[in-house]
Amino acid sequence: MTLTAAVPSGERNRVQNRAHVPLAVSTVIFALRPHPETGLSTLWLPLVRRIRDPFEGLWALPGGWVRADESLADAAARNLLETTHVRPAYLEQLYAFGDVDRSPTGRVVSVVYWALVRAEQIEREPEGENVRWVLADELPELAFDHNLIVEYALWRLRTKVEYSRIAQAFLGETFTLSELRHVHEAIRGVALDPANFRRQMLSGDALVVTDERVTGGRHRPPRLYRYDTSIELADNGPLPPYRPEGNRS
Amino acid sequence: MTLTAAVPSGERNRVQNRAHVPLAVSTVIFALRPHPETGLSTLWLPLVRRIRDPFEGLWALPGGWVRADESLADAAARNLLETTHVRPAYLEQLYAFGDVDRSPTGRVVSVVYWALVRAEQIEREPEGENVRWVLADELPELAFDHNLIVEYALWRLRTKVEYSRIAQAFLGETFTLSELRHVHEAIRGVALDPANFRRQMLSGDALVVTDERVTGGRHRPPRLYRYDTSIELADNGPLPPYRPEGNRS
DNA sequence: ACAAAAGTGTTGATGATACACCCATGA
DNA sequence: TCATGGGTGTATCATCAACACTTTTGT
Repeated sequence: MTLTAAVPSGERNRVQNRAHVPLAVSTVIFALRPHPETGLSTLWLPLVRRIRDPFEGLWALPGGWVRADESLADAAARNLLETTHVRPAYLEQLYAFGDVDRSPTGRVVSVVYWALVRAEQIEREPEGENVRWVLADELPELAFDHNLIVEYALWRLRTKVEYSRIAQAFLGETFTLSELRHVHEAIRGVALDPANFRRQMLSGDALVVTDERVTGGRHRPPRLYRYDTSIELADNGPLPPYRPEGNRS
Repeated sequence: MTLTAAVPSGERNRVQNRAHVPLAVSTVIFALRPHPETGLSTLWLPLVRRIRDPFEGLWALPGGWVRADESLADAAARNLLETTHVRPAYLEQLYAFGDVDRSPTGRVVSVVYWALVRAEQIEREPEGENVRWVLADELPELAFDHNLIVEYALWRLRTKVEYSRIAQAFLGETFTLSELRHVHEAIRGVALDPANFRRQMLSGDALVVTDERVTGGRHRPPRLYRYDTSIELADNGPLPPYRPEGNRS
């Protein structure tokens, strides 16, 4: 019996001239925008039209091949930038999809990332012909196994928003507790008690009160809060968090 | 600007003759065995000695290249079988490690799985010269980034044992609540109150009481329990669970 | 004054923890 | 009868959901 250790040497591979499984990266990109009917903040994501077989004409997740000189996360950030022209406020690996028959034209393994971006940063950019933003809960039929992938990404987002601080990624530098609550409500799809939500957020140490208030509403002016940037948005255990272009010591 | 949809066609790839990043699978395999000093149940994992560069002579996680005709999970289960001669009681994807410089001899992306196996099934097999079981918390220096990978796997295991039923994977068909508690204690490294542990387990609907009891101990004979097999060990959201050789709808 | 949202206080349900105590067996 | 773990009962405490109520603004 032969045992091969985890990362076999490049030499051996070349000697055996073994063909490798093609490796792609795709990204599920979430943003909050008003629902076309209700006007309420809702989850949207960008799709890309396929311009060749398989699934020509169908919509699919943005993605592409992994280049030899970029990490997986960098590849995801790159095709996110190419699709939306913004950098992600949050980026996390979702899953590696590797079933043999997930593409009809030959084996492909896709490492999928999911990202949160701020809507204001993209709203001004006109959508290209081949990019379309759609409601995350009302997807058309997508190419490959991308419907399942989006479902899983949505599940992770909704699960994770309850025990991490990723909701921050949808907001700017400072924000009111109402704005933060609306983000949670949009993602989870339920109304939350303002009083209890306030206490939950303030009981942790992630929020920092500022002196500023927002005036102009016809009601008591709310305080502005800021996130403690020394605390990560999510706990990845021993894995270093993704930093757009910094070092990850 | 060019946009490429998530899984590019095989055709295009062949036309451009683009070299793909080598793709490997590694597996962190956990089993419970007595600690050599204290005798208490402890986490162990098997390592494989590297027999060629890079890192020749160092220990590493079991792994190998992904074959064209097997899914990622099947590849993990295969090299797990080759290393330990058993099938996993639990198998889950951990993470895809894809930093450019993680191997000194050329780019390799590793999709890593983690698995739980039952110690009784392997104890009789003699260890090969190139396989060695070590305490999960006292690892030697490993090849590549494998120390980080094991740390992350341990973190996931310890986090997940608290909100899922994966502890079952270490036990047989039936078991006493003591045995189940000892599994939790071994993984989490803390003593648990037997009375409260009992209630926690029985409050869910995952445990099924049997009529049988275990006699022979010099104390009141404990009841045997069984897991409700219609409930998955862990909630993967919309993703289908891994089944050793069954179909996943 | 009134509407609307900000913000505070209070109560009751629920769940976890600590620990006292009884039970059933082997030696 | 004693030691050992199995198993039950219960008081205490922290957490959370529900909701009444006060505060501060714009109109």
